[in-house]
Amino acid sequence: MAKRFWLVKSEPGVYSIDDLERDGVTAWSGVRNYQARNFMRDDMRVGDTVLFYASGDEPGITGLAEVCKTAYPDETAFKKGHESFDAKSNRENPTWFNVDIKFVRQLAARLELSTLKKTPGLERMMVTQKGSRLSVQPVRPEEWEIIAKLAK
DNA sequence: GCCAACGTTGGC
DNA sequence: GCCAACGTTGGC
Repeated sequence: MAKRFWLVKSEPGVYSIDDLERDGVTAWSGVRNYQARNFMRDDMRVGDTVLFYASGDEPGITGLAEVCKTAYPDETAFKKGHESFDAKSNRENPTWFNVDIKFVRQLAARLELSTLKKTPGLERMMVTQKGSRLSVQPVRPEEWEIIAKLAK
């Protein structure tokens, strides 16, 4: 399988690229959307590149990460009282999965959503579509090529 | 603060 | 199985 490219969203107040740099590796847990789960569980492989996207007041790509562990059951779903707890998931037949990602680098400057929207070739990116809420998204290789140039 | 988009829930 | 109501996301 050829290397793939992904985009994951996070609100900086919840988990930022600074947090990822500090942690080095983090479990991308707490995703409670089936489509996003399926991408993590079925398609993300070790070594895939991850664009780290910040939603909120200043939306844009803030850094790069890499998948460093393929999907395994999301522990936060089993923790009563945890905000991501899901009574419907259990260890025998888990509903939710997450991968681990590791910090690669921050971008020198945040690659703003407004820039992405204006850049030829990125019109089809999910993140540039109005109303796109998916928190784990595939990125096409040709889109990655464009973004890699912008992210120098 | 507003609102469009979208996913989920629940009544039928 | 349908679909209206509701809650959440997230850009503006």
